[in-house]
Amino acid sequence: MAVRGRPRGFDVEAALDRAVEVFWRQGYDGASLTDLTEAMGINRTSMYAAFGNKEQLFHRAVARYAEADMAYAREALAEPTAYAVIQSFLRANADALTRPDRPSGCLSVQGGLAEGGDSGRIARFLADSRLAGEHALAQRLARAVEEGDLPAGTDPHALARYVMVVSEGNAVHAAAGATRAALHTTVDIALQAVPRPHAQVSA
Amino acid sequence: MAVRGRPRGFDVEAALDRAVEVFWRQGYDGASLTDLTEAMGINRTSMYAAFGNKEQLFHRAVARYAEADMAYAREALAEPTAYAVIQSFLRANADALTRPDRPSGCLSVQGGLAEGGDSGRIARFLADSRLAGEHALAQRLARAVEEGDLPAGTDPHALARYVMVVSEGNAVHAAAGATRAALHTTVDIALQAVPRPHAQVSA
DNA sequence: CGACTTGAGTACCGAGCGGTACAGAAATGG
DNA sequence: CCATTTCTGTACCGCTCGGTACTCAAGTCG
Repeated sequence: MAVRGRPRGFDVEAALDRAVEVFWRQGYDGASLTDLTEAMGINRTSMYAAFGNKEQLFHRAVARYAEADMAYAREALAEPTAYAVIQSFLRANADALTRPDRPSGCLSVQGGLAEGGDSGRIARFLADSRLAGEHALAQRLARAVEEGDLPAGTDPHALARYVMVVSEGNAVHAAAGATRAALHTTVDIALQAVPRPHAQVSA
Repeated sequence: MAVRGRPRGFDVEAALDRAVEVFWRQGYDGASLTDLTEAMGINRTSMYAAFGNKEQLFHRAVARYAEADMAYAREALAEPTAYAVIQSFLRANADALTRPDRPSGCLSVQGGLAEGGDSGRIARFLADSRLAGEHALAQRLARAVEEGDLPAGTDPHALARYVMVVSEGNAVHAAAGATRAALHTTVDIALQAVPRPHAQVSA
């Protein structure tokens, strides 16, 4: 049975982790195959054999990023109250955006915002993956409204979008070199806008 | 006296406006000289004669953008109260990010977030220009604190940063195709976090 | 041991990049 | 008129891009 042919000489997951860092720091367009393969420690051809092409490598890298570097988002959704979910998410996000051992900011934001040479395929892909996170949060908040954990009449989609906006704005700031403390100060203020169950805010 | 030599065959400002759109939509790296000069309706050489090189053209384009497309920001600073300043800024910003006759989003965000082939010079330049706006807002808010227009103890820099974070997050959303209404809904929520003079919020 | 299968390495492809040399065109100054 | 100055247009530069053809190395099968 075993593997036929010459065995692969490198660890795919480890190589992917290196690729994540390069895409994260330099963006999709800014990361050349030479940059990527040098960081991954493998040959150009090996990369094509293992991942297909640059775009597929990027998809794999984003998936890996979502799984490893954004695990905090899934954990936040498990918090008992809507406020705790949002607070946990924004706090962990601020930390993740400023980890000293990782590039500043967020791969799914600085990976590519504008249409590059690919007519926006990369930007659209990243936008969709961010939107998926927003929807997941909105569903969690909708449950909170049902449970009376958020004031009746609260729009869970709007609140989820607001939370993502704060997260993405912080990502832009982090990419520009803002400190972790600065991001948390912003979260302090942003949390003031989150409705609490006992304080009916709407008109 | 008059102009010596052959007169220029195109309007520099008009050409610059076209360049702004291309950079805005495609980002700095994604906008090729061919894309730019075709949109500007001029020859490659004419562009070099008039602007120097691609990077200098970009600087001119950003300056033009700040002057024309971000005029609302300066106008917002003239509002009488801190709350009115912030509200005016965020409302006009949401509109500007979704103008039907212009690219979605904000040039100074999607122009370049990650380091491209230029080791981050473009990203740093844009970050600095965004920071300049943040400082201007912070100064205006500092005045508001002195005037009792914001609660004593309010950190004007932190509040300015929060406002810019919302603005930049909305820019990311707009670039991803969010509607104008969605952006305004986010502003509705974001404004809840802005302290008012009569409502002391801090502990 | 070969026959076969698969990864690794080199060397290269056409295309597009930013930038420029050079010749010609259109104006002013004498 | 011609010399000078400046802009325009073509045609090209060297370089890097993403991607690949081809050869060799390293394994499993029989």
